[in-house]
This record gives sequence, C-alpha cells and structure tokens, in this order.
Amino acid sequence: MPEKSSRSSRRERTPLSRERVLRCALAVADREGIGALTIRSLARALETKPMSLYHYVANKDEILDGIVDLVFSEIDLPSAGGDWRPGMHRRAQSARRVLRCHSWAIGLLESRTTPGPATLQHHDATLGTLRAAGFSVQMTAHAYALLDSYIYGFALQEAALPFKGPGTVAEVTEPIVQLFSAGDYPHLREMASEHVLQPGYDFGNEFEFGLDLILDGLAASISDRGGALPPPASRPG
Amino acid sequence: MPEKSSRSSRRERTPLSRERVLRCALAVADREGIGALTIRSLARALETKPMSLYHYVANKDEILDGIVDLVFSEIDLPSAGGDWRPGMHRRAQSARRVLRCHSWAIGLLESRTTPGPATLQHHDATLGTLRAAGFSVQMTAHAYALLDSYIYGFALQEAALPFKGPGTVAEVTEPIVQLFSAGDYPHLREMASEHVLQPGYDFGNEFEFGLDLILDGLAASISDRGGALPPPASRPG
DNA sequence: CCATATTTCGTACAGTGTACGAATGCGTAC
DNA sequence: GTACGCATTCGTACACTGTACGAAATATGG
Repeated sequence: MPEKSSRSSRRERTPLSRERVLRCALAVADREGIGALTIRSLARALETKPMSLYHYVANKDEILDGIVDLVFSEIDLPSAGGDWRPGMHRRAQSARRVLRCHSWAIGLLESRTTPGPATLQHHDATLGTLRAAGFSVQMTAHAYALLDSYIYGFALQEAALPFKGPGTVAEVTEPIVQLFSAGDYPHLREMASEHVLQPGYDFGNEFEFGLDLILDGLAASISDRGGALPPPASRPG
Repeated sequence: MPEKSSRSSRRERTPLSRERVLRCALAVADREGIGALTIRSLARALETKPMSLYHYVANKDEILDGIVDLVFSEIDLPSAGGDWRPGMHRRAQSARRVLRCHSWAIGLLESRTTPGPATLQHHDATLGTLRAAGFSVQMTAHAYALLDSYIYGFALQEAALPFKGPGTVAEVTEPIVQLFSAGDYPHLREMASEHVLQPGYDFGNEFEFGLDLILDGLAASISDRGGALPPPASRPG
C-alpha cells in the first residue's frame, strides 16, 4: 500500500548528487574491494536503483576516475614556501599511507588516463616546490619521475603482498616456502628465514631507506651543477 | 552434414594444452588489451569452445596468474657470476622494456598474490646476484625493494601516459592544457611548454637518470659500511 | 569387441554495464 | 488552481561475462 502524499513518497534519504555517488563508491571500494564495486551494489548502498546513478555520472569509468581523484585529494601537498627536501619527504610518506589505505587505487592507475582536478593540483604543487627550490625544468622532470615511480612502485608491491600486517607474515610465508622442492630458490629461502620471518619484520619499513637514498641523490645532483641536466654520476671505466 | 569418420571430426588444429592456452591468452592481451581477454574470445582465438579451456585451467584467475608469469619469464636474469651493478642495470632495463610491451601486466600485479615459477626464479636470481656481490641480507632487502619499486612504478607511469610514442605527445597534451582555466596549474603549464612539448621529448628517457641515481646510492651504501644496515645518510639538523 | 579415462563442449544461470523510454516530481507562468 | 517544461528517478531489456553441471565424443587399454 503505497502512501499517496508526495511528501512521504520522497523518503527522507539525503538527495543524490555526483559528490555523494563518488564518496559512496570510494567507501564501497574500501570496504569490500574494487571488484565488489558494481553499479548495482553502489545503488544499493545509496538506497536507490541502478539507473538513477546515470544522471550524475556518464558511466562506470567516470566513477573510477572520480574515486581515483578523491584518493589523490587525500595526499598532503607540500607547503608552498618550505624547503624542498622535507616537503618531498612528507608528500612521499603521505602518498604511501593513502595508497595503502586504498590499495585498489594502484591497479586502477594503469587504465586511467584522464586525471581529475585534485590529481592535477597535486602534480602542480609538487612541481612548484621543486622549481621554487631552484631545480631546473629538466631536473624537476627527472626528480618528479623518479620520486613518483618509487612511491607508486612501492605501493604496488605493498598491495601485492599476500600478508597485510606484520603479524600474519609467518602464517603466509611458511607454507609457501615449504612448497619449494629441495634445492630450489636458495636465496629466497635465505631471505625468508633470515629476514622476513625474523620477529618485528615489516615490509613498510623499507620505504624510508629508499626514499632517503633518492632524496640524497637528488640533493647531490643539484648541488653539483645547480640542477643542470647531466646524470648523477659518470662512472669511470 | 557432419563427417562421420573419427579421423576428420578431430580437425587438424594443434591439440590444446595448458601451455598453448596461456601463450594464446598472452597474445590476445597484447593484441587487443586485457579487457578483451575473455574466456569466449580466448576460445575463439584457439578455435575451440569456451568450456574446453577449463580442462587445462581452473578459472580465469589462473589464466591471469599464468600470463603474468610468462611476462616475468621474458625479463633477462642477471648473470650469476657478473658484477652486481651492470647486472642490475641490465635487469632493470630489460624489465622496463618487457613491461612496456605488456603494459596491462602492471595493473594485474596488484591483484595477483600467487607468484609463478618464472617469477620466483627471477627474484631468486636477483637476490643471488646482490648477495654474491657482498650485500648483507638486510642491505639486499633494501636494495631489492628500492630497485623493484622504481622499475614497477616507472612502468606504471609509462602505462598510464595518454600517449604511446614520442610522436603523439603534442596532439594529446595540447588540448588538455587548453582546458585549464586562466591561471590554473602554472607549473604544469611550464612543464608542458618548456619540456614535454619540446621536440624529441620522450618520457622513457627519464628511466636512465633515476636508475643511475639509485645504483650510485646503493654503491655508496655498501662501500661506506660493507653493506651494513644504517640508512644512506643522516642529514645534520 | 567392450570398458574406462580423457577431453570436448551445449546448455543454463546469475551477474555485469547500460540504452531506451516511461514515469514521477518540481518550479514557474498563467 | 492548472498547465507546461524541466530535472530526476527508475523498470525493462539486451548483450556480454565467468562458470557449474552433465552429456557427448574421442582415446586408451584389455
């Protein structure tokens, strides 16, 4: 028996909007994985019907573009005036943290070629920090490609790990190593027994080492020649 | 009118096998993209019917695992006896080249948590080269995480670029920059006009810079302390 | 020949994105 | 009021996905 008054037929759910669709899509992806984010599941989460979403979004691809941009908007921007090194350090750590929270975003990056405003803003601010610090345009391009490659690649590896926290390493690693036949993969075995399976191991700790090494290298590159183009070292021989 | 003799009813197509299924899947993904790789399209390419594939493969996920492992098998292994630096350099360049050929593989890595034999072999050989060069276990872990993060991240960025070759940069970049409203993204504009749109620009060239910087840093790290654990630099202040 | 195992594949089902067009509600002008 | 026009909601339908189930065809061994 449907109520007839117009007042009650629009139930008191908050009205739909593009914003709300995207935020809810992000929440669903976080909660149940990107594979569980379907038009129908999203509509259910919003208490609507599937086809209603298409008034705010052209297609599913636009939703994916949108939530990737939302993820980017969570990353700390380097402050405009500060030194480049702590700025880049903070940004890198923040990006890694954000990408670990939304690990499905990494896999999406490969197929998304239309960056959103938050993504563009993020890139612009980062480039600006480097340029303001005296990096040449060339050197800025080098530094940016290097830093972002490292950040994304690290996040990708972290996402692909079969274990999530430091606690569950053994339960996952042990049975895999057991499967290796007698003499196979000796160095993987060593790495497992002498490093990964040691108490307190956490892959995430590796991030800092590489990040500092890269920032050191960049610092050296610009102090050498004021940010000019040549590669960081020409090895003799 | 079906032929009745058993001889002619089995047409002279080469017999199915797990190997053939995976190799064909790889070819389809390369030719038409990973999105076009479906059980039905794969069966068509193999001149069979969809359900026949399931005798050689448990499900589609196993196919994806399989072709990722095939991709890994294409990457040059560092030779066992050689110096670590040229070995790592060659491996990195080879990995990048392979991942550029099969750019869909990057996006797959995030969701694949069961590495195949070629993948394990690859990791083992790389670890072995570093250990043989005198890297400590800790330092090997650091170096490996760093190098692979850079390689995967670079490949991911390369895959996400809207343009493929050096030729098409302008056609893609120009209209995007045109869309920016008046004062927005000044540093992106600068990077576009003064670097990306310059003749001869190729993002792929950035790879070498970062790779050399990382290898320099690693070389310094092990010569400092014989591959001991501490980070590459402790900055004063 | 038959019996058994391996391999092929036809049919069916639940789930996907979304095109199309019909309903419904809402704001304004008469 | 009432009628129009627009924004919004959504029902139905279609082509396509992975794959469960079981039947058919073929190969193998006695």
